[in-house]
Amino acid sequence: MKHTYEYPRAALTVDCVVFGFDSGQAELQVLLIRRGLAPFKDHWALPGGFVRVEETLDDAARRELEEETGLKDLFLEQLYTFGTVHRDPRERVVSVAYYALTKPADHTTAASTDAAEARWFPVTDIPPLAFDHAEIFATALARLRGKLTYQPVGFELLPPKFTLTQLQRLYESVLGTEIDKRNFRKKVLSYDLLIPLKEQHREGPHRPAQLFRFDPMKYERLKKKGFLFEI
Amino acid sequence: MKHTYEYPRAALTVDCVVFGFDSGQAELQVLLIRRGLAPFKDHWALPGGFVRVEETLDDAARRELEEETGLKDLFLEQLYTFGTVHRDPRERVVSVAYYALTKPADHTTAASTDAAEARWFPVTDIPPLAFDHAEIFATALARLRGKLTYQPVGFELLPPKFTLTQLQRLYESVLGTEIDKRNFRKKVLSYDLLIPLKEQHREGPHRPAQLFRFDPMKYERLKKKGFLFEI
DNA sequence: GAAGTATTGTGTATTATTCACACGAAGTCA
DNA sequence: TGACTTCGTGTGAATAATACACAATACTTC
Repeated sequence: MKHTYEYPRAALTVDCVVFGFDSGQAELQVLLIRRGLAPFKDHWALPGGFVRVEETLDDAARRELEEETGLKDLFLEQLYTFGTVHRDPRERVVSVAYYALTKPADHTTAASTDAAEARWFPVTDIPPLAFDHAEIFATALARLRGKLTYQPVGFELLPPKFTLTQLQRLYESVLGTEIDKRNFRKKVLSYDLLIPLKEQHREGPHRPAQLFRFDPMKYERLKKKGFLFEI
Repeated sequence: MKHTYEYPRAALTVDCVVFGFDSGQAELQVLLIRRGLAPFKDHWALPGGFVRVEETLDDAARRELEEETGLKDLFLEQLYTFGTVHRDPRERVVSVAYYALTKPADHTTAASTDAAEARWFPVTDIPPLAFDHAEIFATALARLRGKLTYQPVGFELLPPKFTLTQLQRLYESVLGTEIDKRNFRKKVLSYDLLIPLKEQHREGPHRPAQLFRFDPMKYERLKKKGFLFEI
């Protein structure tokens, strides 16, 4: 079936920058897929695709993400809309970019589910990307860095139960800085948003670490009172 | 001429939230136009219109702004893209929203140039808006508030020469708070981005005020060194 | 079971930053 | 010359940020 309009229209797509954090490697990762079709066939690219006319932008982003990578129910936020005229060599394509955060536990499902190859890359070492995806990726990383310091989004990148050291490694990895252990712990605990669990995390020949979980309800309550999370 | 596509496509528009600051009234204003056509005929709305297929999103925003309000060469930044399915009653329309800042000197030109009625409203008292423009406006105001505290964008809202009191009034108006005069002056001057002029601003039966101008070059240099402007 | 090893968990002193606060100076007008 | 209005300035107290070192706990090995 054909669809006809009075004036030419741009095609509308969504692209997603999916960040994952590997507590083992202590390095921030980004999920890329290998393109199966021209243009940029066999190049690495951000997962994404066309927006359907009867779905919202957010819905389109979630749908494409699940179709191409198998990931769902992750933290997703609109990033920026890229609309230079020739960013796609075929025709005018405007892309609404999103960034997403996912927990390590979900990582495994990602690569396996879809036919198209999907792989995690450390953000410090990504291959050349199709279209203007390198620019989108850079924008997303900058946004994540900014956001991490004044919103408690980091927990989206960790498993539900985590140690303070894991949380610190996450911050260090994303921000690219070293943080003093005592000052970091003092600060995050002062917000009273982390609930110590009865469990401990034990691995290796050393003292086990206290496990915590994040309390999102409490954060919502505080947020309404103008509370600001800053690290 | 008709244009035909395999799948239905959303129409793409830009909408602009234009902020202006009136040093006289010391209140933040927003520029609205009265719609001449259905839907929402005679309602107030944000200036905006359809994106042409051969222009970037930024270009479209600037073009529409000049066409509908006569304003040009102003600070313009992408805000967010609004893409719920039925935000326009006619068909699927996705709108890339921008916000713009303009100096009082440019205000007068605005209302006059175009045929469609354009008017400034204080942000605290705006009429009902067409489409989802109230939501767009709210998003823009929130963004401006956030931005003002960590980027020197406020100067875009003031004339080239301004007094520290005018600057303070601007911050107070946008942020909706009162600020201590001495602490405010100490802080903004500490960044060394304001150049005192030889001129003074005199009006009324009282001591005249020192005029300053903002040094954007210096800011650019500092920014590269990771400098952060915070108020 | 004692010694070695690796990581967790904790407190204090020093230094910056933020905040609260009041009055003389410089102009106009009557 | 006195009344009025806004401009312009400094200090002390409170709070937040920073730098920094060692004992506690588990596992492994001999």
